[in-house]
Amino acid sequence: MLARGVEPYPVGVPVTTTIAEVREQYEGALEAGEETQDVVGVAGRVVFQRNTGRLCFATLQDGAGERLQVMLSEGEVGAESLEHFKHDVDLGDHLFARGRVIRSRRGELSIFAEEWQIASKALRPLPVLHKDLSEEARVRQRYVDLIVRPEARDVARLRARVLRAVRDYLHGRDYVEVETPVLQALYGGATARPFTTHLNAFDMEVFLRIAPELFLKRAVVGGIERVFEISRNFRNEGVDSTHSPEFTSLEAYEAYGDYDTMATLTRELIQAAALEGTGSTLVTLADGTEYDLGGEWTTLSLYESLSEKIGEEITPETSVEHLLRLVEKFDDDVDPIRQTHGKLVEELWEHHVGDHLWEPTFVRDFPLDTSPLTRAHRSKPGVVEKWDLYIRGTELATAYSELVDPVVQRERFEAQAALIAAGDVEAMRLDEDFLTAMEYAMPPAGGLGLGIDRLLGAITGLGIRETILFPFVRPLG
RNA sequence: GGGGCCGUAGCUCAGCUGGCAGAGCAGGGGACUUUUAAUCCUCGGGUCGCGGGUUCGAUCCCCGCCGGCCCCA
Repeated sequence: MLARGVEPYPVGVPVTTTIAEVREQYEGALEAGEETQDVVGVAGRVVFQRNTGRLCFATLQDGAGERLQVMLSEGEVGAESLEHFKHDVDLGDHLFARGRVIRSRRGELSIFAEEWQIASKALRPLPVLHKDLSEEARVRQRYVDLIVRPEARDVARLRARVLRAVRDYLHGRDYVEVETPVLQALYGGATARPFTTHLNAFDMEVFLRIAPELFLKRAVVGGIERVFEISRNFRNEGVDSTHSPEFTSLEAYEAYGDYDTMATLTRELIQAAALEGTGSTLVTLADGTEYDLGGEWTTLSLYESLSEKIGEEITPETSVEHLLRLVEKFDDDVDPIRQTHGKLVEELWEHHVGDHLWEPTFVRDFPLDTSPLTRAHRSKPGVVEKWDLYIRGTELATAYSELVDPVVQRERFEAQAALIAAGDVEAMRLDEDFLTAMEYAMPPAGGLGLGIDRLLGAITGLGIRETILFPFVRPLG
């Protein structure tokens, strides 16, 4: 091609019409074998080629996966041009063709080319289009996955629709979207290990955020009373089908709301996102099981549902020793750091109840010691006003009646400091500036955290690595 | 952290009891003016993940490492 002076990567080609527009305009309009005199210029990636001698066929695909056939005949483009086409054009190339819109004798809508040009030459062959790419190849080379697998393109577009639905819903409730620091001098808002980096200008250690919570609450103190952020968070922990080292969350805070307010908001938000994303609240998983996100959702009490399941009364007074014996029935190596009342109760509950909740279910009223940012329950002793939302056996969202009392908040931080001293690397750090903000008085508020990647999974039935366009993979070599 | 399965051509995969490395698609050459994963003839294509060991001989058996997936904690 270069020897003939053909440019393999031209600056542009004279496209007049997209493939989708041609399909839309002529789809129902032409009989098999019927020709128009309408000349269009189209471009797309060559995904199939068929060559019958003096007539060649190429199927072009656009970015959304729409396809259109191009026909090149010796009579129309000339023998020399057709020879060059056969020699130069491979699967995977971007091709431009200008010609009349016709329908072939076999009924395929086509462009009958009078002129063609390579719009961009592919140097690597396309994978087989009729077999699934291996899971590893999909994730490592998502750009190839997107070319060959319609589902990959659909997920990327569905994610965009869901995010827009989330924003639309919150804007409809007068929420303000803000952006808070990713780079933080002190991390907080969740119990997790952070990524650490170094700020050269101040010669200090800084952290990537594990959650935006403490900054969003500062915003509420300042008067942004309905505030949300769609936040990329970083947690330096295990990687599996439900955990990614970086993930996207929605956090939302509503002054004068509580955890009940946030439950209604969460249900409506997820239902709106499902309808906008897939047109239905019914979800079918790969193995055929179904669940419905529509209607009202079940609510459980954490202690009551656990007690019922194991046939024994568990309360906030149940001793650590007794809980440990119950956990050791299925986990024979409990980390000493995890041997607190709250952590053991939560592990028991997840094992016996949470892992089996497929239909959307709110579980309410958690142990106090594992929820240092949540207010104590207004009437039940020993628990906090917090719920977790479970769908498909995993935690999708959590919400609190937020703790706004700066004196109690300081005590909670001090209890966390004791855990740090005992070696708990996930315990929360005391944040003096956050406490100072609270001392200026934060209005009573409900707060919500929701995993966007898991929301995509709950709506589509896919794993987290399918819902993230470019998940982190260990480099080769 | 423990267990299981997997890694062979650009892609998807075969490869028997250890004996010269295989197919389909993709790619090169040829035939064919209405194909739909076109068809037909033909050719090229390999660090069998990496490193050791056993053996006359290892893609195959053993050990270690790297990478992936699944299950368990």
